[in-house]
Amino acid sequence: MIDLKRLRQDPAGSRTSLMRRGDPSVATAIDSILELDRQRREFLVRTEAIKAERNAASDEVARRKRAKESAADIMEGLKSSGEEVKLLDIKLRDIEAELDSLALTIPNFPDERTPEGDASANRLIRSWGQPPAFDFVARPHWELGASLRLFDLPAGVKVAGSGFPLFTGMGAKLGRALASFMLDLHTSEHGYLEIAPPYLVNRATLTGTGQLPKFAEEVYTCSPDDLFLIPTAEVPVTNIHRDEIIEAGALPASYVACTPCFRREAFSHGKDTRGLIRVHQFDKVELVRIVRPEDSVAEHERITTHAETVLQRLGLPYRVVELAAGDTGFASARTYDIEVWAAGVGGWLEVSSSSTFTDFQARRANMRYRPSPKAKPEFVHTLNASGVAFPRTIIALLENNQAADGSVRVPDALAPYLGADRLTPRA
RNA sequence: GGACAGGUGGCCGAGUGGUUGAAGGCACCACCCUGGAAAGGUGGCAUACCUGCAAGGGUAUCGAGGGUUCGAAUCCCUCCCUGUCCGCCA
Repeated sequence: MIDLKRLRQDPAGSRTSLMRRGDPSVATAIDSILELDRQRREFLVRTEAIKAERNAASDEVARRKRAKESAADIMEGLKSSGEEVKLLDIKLRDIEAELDSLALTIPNFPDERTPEGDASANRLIRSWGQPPAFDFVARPHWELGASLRLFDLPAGVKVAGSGFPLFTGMGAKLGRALASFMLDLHTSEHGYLEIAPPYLVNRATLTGTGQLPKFAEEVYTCSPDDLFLIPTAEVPVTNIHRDEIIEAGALPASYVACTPCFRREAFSHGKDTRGLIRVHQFDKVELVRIVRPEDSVAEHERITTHAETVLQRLGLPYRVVELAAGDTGFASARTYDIEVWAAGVGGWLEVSSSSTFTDFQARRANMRYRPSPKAKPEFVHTLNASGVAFPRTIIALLENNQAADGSVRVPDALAPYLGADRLTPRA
């Protein structure tokens, strides 16, 4: 949720900032919000004045009753003001409901440093490692995976539908190995607390992180229960502290969780449909940090390096890209995408998105902390980064480490977890 | 799913329809006491919104939403959650 006070105090600046996202509909939404906010205050002042009179008169009734005097005249007069208050309260509640539902659709203010423009203006920050060179034609992962019997995509289609991969044998074990490797790295070396959250969450939780109400088409619903399959562990983990005043000593809080992620990909049909590149269900290790506002810039760099470490340990070449304002997600103020090189498909694949949400999610989820024992509570800042997503990591592992004979070398960091240093096609 | 018992501030916990935003305690903060600390003493200590240059003033909030009433933490209804027991179940 954006800060309505900021919007009210600096409408022009707020508008300019939000317009950098390239969505012109935001401008009219802002105008409506400002008007509703004005109406809200107008009705609030009127209603509260009447309530103050009523409360004073009620106190007088109480005083007289204690003194054993009659209060019938006052009570008679108060009957009608009760009705008036009720009507004004309803009017006020309607205005506030409209205001809130509109405010929930406004994206976060992009950070001033984000590049101007759409995805074509994304900025390369740094890269690590060298894409491998082969003296044979690199095969794509779907061929390698089939010949190595790591997954059976037609079986996944049969039991669920397209985009629901089914892993077999060493392919299934590879998922377990990646989970253990990444969780061990983040818990023992980066200091994260491991969380195993629910995979189904309620409406308030999904609103807190920003998926609802605007992106309802992107999440799977569980009718008739008002529950939703998580699109990322960010959702349940960030909401751990919803409606809390967090102990200042507990900050920064850092959590890591490995969960399946469910995404309808409603607007991406036809894109990257081959193999494991874009699927409806996948596993991902997610890092979440809840920090003091003044720390969030440095924390963003830190969480990004935590994600990068995963790829470095696995020996996978990658690059870090800062997203332009027009490509930055709804709740995010600033995002780095980490893209891994995949030799078979010959491209860079996003395996991690590392974002700072400033106080946007904290406002929605009402997560605050007390800077000092006597100070007023303030909103925390939230950040998250994938650390990292499995399918595209698997793609890179297979495609970059393949040999001419169709076997695949397993990186040293992963071999102990997998119990093998090479995957070999069975005869 | 059924039957009871509950949901009150950061935490615990009291609360007869009317100075109860809410006793008391813990925690926390300031001061006193001390060489320093502990113990003890005194005082302070909810949140949001509106209004005001400010001091301040106002409104709302006792799980959520309705209702009764001049007035609800307190009475009634619905829902949610927690505990205990029963049933079912991996």
